[in-house]
Amino acid sequence: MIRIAIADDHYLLLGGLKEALNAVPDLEVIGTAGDGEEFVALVETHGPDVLLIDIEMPKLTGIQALRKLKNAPAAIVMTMHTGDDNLKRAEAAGAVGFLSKETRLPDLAAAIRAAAAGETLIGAENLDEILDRHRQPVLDAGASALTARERELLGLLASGISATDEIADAMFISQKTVKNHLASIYEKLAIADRAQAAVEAIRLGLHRRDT
Amino acid sequence: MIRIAIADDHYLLLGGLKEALNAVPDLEVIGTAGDGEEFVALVETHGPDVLLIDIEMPKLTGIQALRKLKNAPAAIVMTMHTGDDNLKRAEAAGAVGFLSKETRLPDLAAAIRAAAAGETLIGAENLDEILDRHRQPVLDAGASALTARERELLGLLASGISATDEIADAMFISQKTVKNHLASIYEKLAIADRAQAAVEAIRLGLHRRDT
DNA sequence: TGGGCCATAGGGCGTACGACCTATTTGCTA
DNA sequence: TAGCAAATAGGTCGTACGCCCTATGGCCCA
Repeated sequence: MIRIAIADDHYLLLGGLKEALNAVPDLEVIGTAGDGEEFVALVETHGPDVLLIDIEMPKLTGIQALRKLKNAPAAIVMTMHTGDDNLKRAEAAGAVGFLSKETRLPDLAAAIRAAAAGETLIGAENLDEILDRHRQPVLDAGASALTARERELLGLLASGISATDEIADAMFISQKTVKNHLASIYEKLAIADRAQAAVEAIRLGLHRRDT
Repeated sequence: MIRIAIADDHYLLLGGLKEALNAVPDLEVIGTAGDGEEFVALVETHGPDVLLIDIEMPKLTGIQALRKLKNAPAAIVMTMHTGDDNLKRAEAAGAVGFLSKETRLPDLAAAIRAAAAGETLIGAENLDEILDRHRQPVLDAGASALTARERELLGLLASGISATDEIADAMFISQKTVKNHLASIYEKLAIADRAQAAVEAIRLGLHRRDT
């Protein structure tokens, strides 16, 4: 589990980003801050693995906050305006990554994993290769062991299809096979019943929230 | 359920905002767009109830996109830079709300509800009063009818405590009372078993994801 | 060609689950 | 003060659920 701290004075982005990153199985947002001073305190208190920092912030800019942190963990600087001077200043302050806020979530997640693994993204000419390498390398411990059919069944559970006969109809298999798949899921995820399976399914992002 | 369309070229905000708003029980993001043209098509196809529009966008700015829409639903304009001329242009284009991206999620949700209810936020001198009036006025149909103890039980379910005896121990009540509460929950939420209850509990935000 | 994994399916068994009904105590409020 | 809702608890009943075991056909790969 990679522990992340976010600094941004745009609360919509802050709250949303937190939700989105927490929905990624191996990422966890341990705290957020709306200005530089708050952020420095947050990082020193909780010791996250990776920092996500917006440049434009009140009190202390992201760059200043980063400079202020001794032994700072890997930091990724985000900005609205990807000017060249911003990049250079971020690099000088010790950032290992520099992203536009137009970046998409999977790329951000990959960048965070890369940063947590100690890789430097700024100035890397093989950036795509690095990101690809960190693109969901592992899901959860047991989740990666799930077969396609098992994931499909979990998807149904997460969308509220819980009765054996309904699942069987939806998957065009017998009720017996549904139970077999469930038993296999229980073992792999170390859980005991459908309710827990539903919780796990949602946590693993196996639900389709858009139809 | 208020159906929302979002336009923003910053994908981090777009994805995050979508996650955050979908987590609000009475709100549903039915589509997102990264530029003005895409957005116009999205709105005309899906007919959302409320529009969330960023001003700064490629191809068509938010203002231009809004002008282009005939019979546009209630529109809230968001921006990074709350300049006075931006506000006036948004108003002229037919927006009913104008928010900085520093707005916090509960305020945004209230503004969306107000807009969906046909209220105009721009230029309203009693803005706070309007927002307060729409601050979670209703949860879900049945969800607001849930009692404190029922919510507590759902919280346990959402965190993976699903067996009757475990719930009973955690809540310091008999197994019988657990079943009574569950039966009451099933009726109020129109569901049938613990697995569906777990799904609903998570959707209603009754789980504590930060310990 | 054999072994392994997956998807499919069936049977039997014990029990936890959900449905329906009743009942007591507490606390608010009309 | 009477009434009502919430929280607590008990009983019965039928069945869906989870567990264990066996089995077959398809596929891949060593």
